[in-house]
Amino acid sequence: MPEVVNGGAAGAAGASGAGASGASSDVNNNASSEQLGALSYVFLNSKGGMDGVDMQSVQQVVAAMSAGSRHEANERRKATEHAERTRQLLQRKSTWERDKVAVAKSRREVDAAVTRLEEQRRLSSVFCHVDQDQYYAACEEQERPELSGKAFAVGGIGMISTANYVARKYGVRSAMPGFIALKLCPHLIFVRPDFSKYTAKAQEVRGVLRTFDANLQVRGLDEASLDVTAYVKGRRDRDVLEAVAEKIRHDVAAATGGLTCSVGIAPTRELAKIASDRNKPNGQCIVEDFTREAVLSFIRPLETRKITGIGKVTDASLKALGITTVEDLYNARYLLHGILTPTASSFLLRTSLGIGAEDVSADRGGAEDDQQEHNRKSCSVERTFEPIGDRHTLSRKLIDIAFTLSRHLHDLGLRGHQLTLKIKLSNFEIRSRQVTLPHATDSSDDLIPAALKLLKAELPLSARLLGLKVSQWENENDTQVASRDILARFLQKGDEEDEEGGLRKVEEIVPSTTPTPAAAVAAKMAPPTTVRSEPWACIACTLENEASAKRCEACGALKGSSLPPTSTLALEKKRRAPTLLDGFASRLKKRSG
DNA sequence: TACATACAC
DNA sequence: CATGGTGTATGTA
Repeated sequence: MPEVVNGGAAGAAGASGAGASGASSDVNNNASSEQLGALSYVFLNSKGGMDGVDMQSVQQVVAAMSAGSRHEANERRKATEHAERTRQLLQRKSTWERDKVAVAKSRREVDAAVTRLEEQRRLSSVFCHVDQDQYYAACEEQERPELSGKAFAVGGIGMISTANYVARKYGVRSAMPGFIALKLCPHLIFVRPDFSKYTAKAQEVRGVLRTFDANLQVRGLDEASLDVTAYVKGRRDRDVLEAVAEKIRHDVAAATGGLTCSVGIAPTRELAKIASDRNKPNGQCIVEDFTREAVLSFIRPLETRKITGIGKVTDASLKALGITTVEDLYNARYLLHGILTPTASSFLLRTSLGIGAEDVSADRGGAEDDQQEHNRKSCSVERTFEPIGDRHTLSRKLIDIAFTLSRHLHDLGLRGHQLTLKIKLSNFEIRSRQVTLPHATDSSDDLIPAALKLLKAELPLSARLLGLKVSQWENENDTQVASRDILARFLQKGDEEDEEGGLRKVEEIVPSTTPTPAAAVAAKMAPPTTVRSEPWACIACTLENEASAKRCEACGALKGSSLPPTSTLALEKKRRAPTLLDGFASRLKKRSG
């Protein structure tokens, strides 16, 4: 999905002069517009389904619970940025409108594009979207019938994954923090998520769905998109399609002991998904006719937020341009072409015509499931915790994450060239820092020092989340730089190589114990045999330890070792030369290239 | 390549 | 007591 409007939140301009004014005590008054500015924006984060809910009062509870929090402050900060970008967007609009040449050009190009797209339009396929109802909650209720009829949510006090329909009546929703949900619904019951349960059930569902389309595309645990053209043998009569939808729902329920799903059928995957939402729960919707006119009358009145790929930010930007519905989107096509990137405007044009994305069927082929790992591009692990400023504690967290990530990579049989560190500061600001490693790896032996180095460069800070991601998989065709060669060349060059400037700067702030390349090699090749009676710094996690300590107090690594001893260490296979050649290897590369 | 943002689920 | 984790795509520099 393109980033449609390059930011921008029209309705979220309340951040400017708001401050922490205390208008919230008066129960009879709505929250001030300032208050709602940033917060209503948070709340629009749902695609709908709040039918019988008193949004106003829900919103007030959310506002009250959030007031003064760091999270809210961050939301306000983001809202300010959105407002600025919206301003720029409107500026571009007025510039474009006054440029008659540009307008004429836009007309020509868009008209041509529409003609081309209409030629591409295919109405002969039958797509079916299957969406499990309140999926996690439904799985739990199945095992705990006593939950039936009660308001409950899968998740915890921190975050709710799924609220059942009873809880939703109180305004409780997924992605809502549990403590706010509890305020909305004091008798709310929390159920701990059990993903293995949901995964197992999802497999059963997919087993059923494969009988309708062996090449189904899965989207998460609770959704799938099917091409049922072959199954219906090309027939598109209303009654045939209704019957197929019913059979799918029936078969899924039968195979899962009663889990319900909602089904949509349409000439494109995108429309089928939207249709599946229409008669939720346990319902179905067929976009009748499979004609261009029927498609258009189905989508025209839709609010733009219903479109997959248009989220709350984009939606707000579109609103700023006066665009609320898909019909508006079509009417604004020249403008959008004129002021947006080609990717974005073409996505919106296709959408407004009800023409799906080109089907890249070959891409993920028939086996998205765990059996045959599809073409994933990255693998990551991240953890949230109470804000931490202590660098040793942070290092330990990061090391844990690296081990977990290493294990995942190993299980997947993947090794990557790129390591990305993600940090969420205690004020919710997010940073990412990445390095390209000299060779693809899945080993914590490689990941840990590189990750610690990235972290160290950011200190001091206080974080509430750390994460690591590995990407850029090794390519069989790549000429693999033999690590032995790197090592040999490194040893030849010897000590003339120095630390990089950036690293040195950091060292002034935080005394680093990250092994230099030379130190790492030395550690591997000739572990120190003499025990010096001085305090020492752990190579693995940077903690300074007592002279008498044999192992690091923080991470347990042996003195002189960059490898913290963890049970998971047994999983690690050493297959390469020491990793800390990173900076060195890249410098070698630069020199030769 | 590096980083930030938006989005889906 | 107090706002998630995994993965993808896009834009910009």
